[in-house]
Amino acid sequence: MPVIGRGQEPEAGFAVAVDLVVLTILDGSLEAFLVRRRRPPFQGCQSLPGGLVGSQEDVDEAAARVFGAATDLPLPYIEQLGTYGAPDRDPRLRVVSVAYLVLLPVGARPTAKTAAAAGGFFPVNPLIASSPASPTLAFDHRRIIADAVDRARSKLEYTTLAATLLPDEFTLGDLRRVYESVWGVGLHHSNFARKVRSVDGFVEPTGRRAAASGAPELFRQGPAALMMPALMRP
Amino acid sequence: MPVIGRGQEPEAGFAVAVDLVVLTILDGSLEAFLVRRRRPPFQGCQSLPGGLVGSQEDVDEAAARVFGAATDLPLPYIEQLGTYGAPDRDPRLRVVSVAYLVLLPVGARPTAKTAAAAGGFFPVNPLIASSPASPTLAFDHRRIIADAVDRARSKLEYTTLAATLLPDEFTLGDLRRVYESVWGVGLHHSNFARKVRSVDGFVEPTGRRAAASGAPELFRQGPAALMMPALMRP
DNA sequence: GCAAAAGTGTTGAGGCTACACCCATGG
DNA sequence: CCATGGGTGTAGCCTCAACACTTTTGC
Repeated sequence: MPVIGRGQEPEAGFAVAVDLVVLTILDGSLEAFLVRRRRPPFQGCQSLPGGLVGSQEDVDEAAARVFGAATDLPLPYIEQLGTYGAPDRDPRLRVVSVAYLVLLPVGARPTAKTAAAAGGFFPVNPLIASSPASPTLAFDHRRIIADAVDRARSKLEYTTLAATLLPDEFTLGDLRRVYESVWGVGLHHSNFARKVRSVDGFVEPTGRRAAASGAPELFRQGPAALMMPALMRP
Repeated sequence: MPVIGRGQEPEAGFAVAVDLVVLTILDGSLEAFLVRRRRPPFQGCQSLPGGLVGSQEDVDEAAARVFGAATDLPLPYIEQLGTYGAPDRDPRLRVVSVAYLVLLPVGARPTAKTAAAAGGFFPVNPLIASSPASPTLAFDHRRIIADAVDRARSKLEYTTLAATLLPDEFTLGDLRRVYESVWGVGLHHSNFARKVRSVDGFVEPTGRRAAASGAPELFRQGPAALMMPALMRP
């Protein structure tokens, strides 16, 4: 906390913003929600949805508010990712931005509302590819997205977070495809299902099946948050 | 990033601070470095060393600067922990604080310098104990310390960070005592040494020994940063 | 001589990989 | 009928936990 020197009053010259990395899975590809900037700086570039924190607003609550304003969806999962505070990251004024990772269930597309209409989902791999001139992202948002994807990839290993990327009911094949999409690898269907079933509280059976008698079983998310031991990434 | 409305200029009414959770091991106990506040608010309370971010200063660099000012030691390891932004966490003005986790090698005590003289190391367990009126910590620093200890405990599982809590040369017994101190458990000496030796690049032998011919072998930190598979916490 | 700590060996349990195989569905 | 995807069985490998045992240091 501020160690304020003798007689010195703290200066309050910063703006604080939140930026959301909203990830979901579309057709087997991990995608991020981006909006297009309508004014300088970086006019016309894509950027993360974000907004300034109100002067009497909690930073975490500001993130939830921005999500609601941008997507008109219920907030399924959010966690703080990190804070980006290079002095020149916004050419206008000093902005310190707190980034958040949001995971959206598949199929939960934002309907037409204010900011949602101006945005869309884009595959993350071209966005975070280092070399080519991929669609230019505003500010330091390429690094923020890369950090978010790293976080999501490793969190799938030791948490049950993959289920939050699915609707309420899903098959073990759906869950496996989430892992395959996020990690970009193929997994053995049988060993994967065995592992998931063996983790206490990861998924619980609904008793119903996807189609008829012999069709894949439907599960819902269980109460467990952590997997111990973790799922191994190939 | 700031989605600035029509004609609306962003307001810059925040102060941004950095707070450091400096952890080290003293006599087998995990301890945090605290200073005593000399002025209100929370006058006389203990608090994390911290300071305000300069108007042209990178936030991460501010953390390094504050560490140097508080302890006159080289900075061995630092990582961002999280950002704490409740609107009323500082009664004077709106301060958003970015917390950092710093790990200090054992024996690296700050010598007499400015802020170091006003501070000292305190065992973390009483500090983060929920119930009793432990030495009152300023602001939300008890939660920050608890988050830092959680982070340190889990990072020891899958990284080679424990070695940064030791001097340049150490025995596998020293390393095991680091784990035992941070985790608060006992570990099998033989199985632990086997595991550590088997992780490629965790430690590398110096060729020397602690005392004479049959004494414990001395190691230094290796190049690996991650352990895969992880060390299991009992 | 004795306690403490480091190193070595071994055994059994459990998890994971990689298969092969069966079953049901849906074209 | 066959292709697809879900579910089961099993053999081999690796890791870890829990021992016992030896050696050396330092008192």
